[in-house]
Amino acid sequence: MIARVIVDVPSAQTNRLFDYLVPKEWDPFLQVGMRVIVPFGPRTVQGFIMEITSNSELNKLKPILELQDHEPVLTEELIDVGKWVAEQTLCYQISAFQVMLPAALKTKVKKEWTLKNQPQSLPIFIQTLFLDTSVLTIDHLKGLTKQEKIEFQTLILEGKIEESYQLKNRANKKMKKWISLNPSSDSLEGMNNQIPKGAKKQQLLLTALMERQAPISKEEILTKLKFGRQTLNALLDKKLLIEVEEEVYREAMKGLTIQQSKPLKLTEMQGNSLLPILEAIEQTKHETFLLHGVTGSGKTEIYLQAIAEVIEKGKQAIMLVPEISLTPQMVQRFKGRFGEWVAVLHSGLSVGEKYDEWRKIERQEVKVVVGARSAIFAPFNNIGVIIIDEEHETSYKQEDHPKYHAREVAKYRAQTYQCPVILGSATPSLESYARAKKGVYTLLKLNERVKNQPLPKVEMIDMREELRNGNRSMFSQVLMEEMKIRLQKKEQMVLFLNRRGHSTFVMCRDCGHVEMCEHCDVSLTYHRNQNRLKCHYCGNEHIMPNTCSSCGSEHIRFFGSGTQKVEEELTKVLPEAKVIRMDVDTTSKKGSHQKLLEAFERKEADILLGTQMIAKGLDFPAITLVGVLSADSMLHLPDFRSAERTFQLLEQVSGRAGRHELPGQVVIQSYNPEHYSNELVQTHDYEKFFEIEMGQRKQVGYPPYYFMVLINISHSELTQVISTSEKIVDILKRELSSTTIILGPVVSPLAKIKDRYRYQCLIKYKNEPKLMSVLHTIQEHFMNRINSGHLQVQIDLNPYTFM
DNA sequence: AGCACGCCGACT
DNA sequence: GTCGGCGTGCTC
Repeated sequence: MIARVIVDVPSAQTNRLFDYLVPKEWDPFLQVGMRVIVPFGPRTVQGFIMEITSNSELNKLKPILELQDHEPVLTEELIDVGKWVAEQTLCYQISAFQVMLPAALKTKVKKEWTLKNQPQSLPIFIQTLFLDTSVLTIDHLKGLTKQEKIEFQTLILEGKIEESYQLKNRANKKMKKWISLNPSSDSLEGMNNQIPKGAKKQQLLLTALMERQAPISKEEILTKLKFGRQTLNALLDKKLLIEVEEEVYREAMKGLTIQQSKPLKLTEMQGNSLLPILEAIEQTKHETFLLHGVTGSGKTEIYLQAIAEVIEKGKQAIMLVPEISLTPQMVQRFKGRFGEWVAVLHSGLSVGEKYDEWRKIERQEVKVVVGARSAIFAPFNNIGVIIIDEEHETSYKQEDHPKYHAREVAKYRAQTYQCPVILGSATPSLESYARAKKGVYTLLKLNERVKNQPLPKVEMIDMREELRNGNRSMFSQVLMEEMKIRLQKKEQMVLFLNRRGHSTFVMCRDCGHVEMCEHCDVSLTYHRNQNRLKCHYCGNEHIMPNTCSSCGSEHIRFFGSGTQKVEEELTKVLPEAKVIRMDVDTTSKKGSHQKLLEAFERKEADILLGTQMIAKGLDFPAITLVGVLSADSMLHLPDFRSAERTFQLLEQVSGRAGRHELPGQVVIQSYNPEHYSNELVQTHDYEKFFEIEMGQRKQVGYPPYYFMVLINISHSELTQVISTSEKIVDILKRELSSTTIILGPVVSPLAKIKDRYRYQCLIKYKNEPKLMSVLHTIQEHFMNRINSGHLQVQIDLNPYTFM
């Protein structure tokens, strides 16, 4: 029997199957999708079995060293998905499989060497190596000369040194030990006879267990019943008791208080939206729905009831939410409704916890998985619905390889299972809304909030006007007034700022010089608590200089303001206000996110100040004011989606206010209040925004009117980058059709990162049957480390970042 | 990716 | 004449 294996070596040349001999004794167990350890050249690596055959074209095959699973970790369906992802995103197959599985399943193989005989007869350098250890690792061999390495290899061949390998897993199953009576022993008297007369403790423990008549955990015996370890071991040694190990799951989201919830009565509008979804579930029909519902319109309840129907039918559901809104609040809603049938997957979990949640899914012990992007690969085998909440979120597209979009994977899997996909958002992406209008997706609308609360009133403040009136602070007069009123009335408010840290960059007021990173073409960011300047791209850092590095002037200043600075400012102007700050810096510790929100919920603070992460999913009744400090920070990025993102973000933030009895108000400060994305937030007019923005996209030929591909070329030498970029553009122009637009090559907006120069070119097309094959050719041709291997060509289909 | 092989410059 | 630089090629 021969297994065809894909090995864990991510490179162009190894992106194919390798044949291995299967040791006879494994023949009955071996299945496609299992993990194996195989010899690969001089190394030992992990791999996945892709095919099982009986013959190979090669005649000298190496055998598989180890079989790692009893059951395949990749189902046939997921293997198919993986191949599709690799094909669509131009990544290596192994990378596609790797992203589908929890990190805990990845094994690194370490070689080890031990002595077979007495060391006396061996060369001195070997004896030195074994002086303070009996096991050598690769680190010990680093210092050897070429000649010594050859000698070392010879000794291995001669059998004087033994070579072995050790498998390093990232995490393992957590086991719990259970103690019970040995069923093969007979009566109590018989057993008591085996215990020495004086051993009172052993007697007691045995009697206790007999009375209990059920297994007890080892932990409980030791801590609760307060028996000593030696008492227990004595009984185990006599085989009167037996020990059984059982896999236990680490408790993800421990300490959550779950409140049971029942399905709510739907409004007429909600009912009308749910109906076609239920029909699709009923008919096992693949259909993509776009659920467009204003903030607070009760989309989640629709998801919950659709999932309930799916579970009723004995099927499973995948629910994706953006990482940022995967809050305890969100998880509670699902656990409250579906209890133990919910698994949660998100980046906050440890490797072990993630593995445990994944195992529950793999064993089909749960019916629902709630998770961020990668949860789309949940190993369910009978999916009944896939839901993507906040569909417009760009975090559904993975930025590094494989550059997949969860929405596309969802549609692909849903096709296989013939089940519906629900995309939900208050501000759908233009792509999705356009498709819904064309009838590719089924559009479902929720125009009203559940309890008929009005959408919050939005006031747009022109900050230029404020400046003219002599207000140089970061709070406009209106916002100050409103904040003071809330403080008096003991209502809560949210202040939103789209930046972290203290300030964005450092500039000299005399010569205008901005402190830049010497490896990357970006300005350095000031971090106040360490008084350092950091590069957010390469991590390089310096101590904050006292004088300008260009002209020596002492007049250097920080520009732009981050959450930290706003907080300082707040304590000055509103000293009585209690503020909770939430940004990357204050929430980096595990669970701190939850703690801060709970504190805010308990009304321990008046103001919640934060970045992106507070824009979504928060639902606190007492919030009546939302302030957006600078609405324009995103508007001027070199990205055709900047208007769309601004509108989406402002609309989401506004949605945090007045979700319950108290009416909500929103104050947005802007230097560009007349821009349509700012203006239309005031009336919450998505339709109008869609129309205007579509007009813009049509005019300049951007998605959804065109599809795009971004090719990024980088190299440490500028001349190489330019010549390669030109070659690539030549190929594209020659091979692709005349209606396709090829822009560039041009310098990337980030011209240099980590000492590598970067160029890019952009393909815009409507219909290009040859696209994938041309891109594959380019990938293969230029990734084969021509030009001394320093060349990198990255291809991004449907890109979301252009830096 | 790694690791070995192999062909050229700078040293004992 | 040897050591080691890294360009090239292979891994079932």
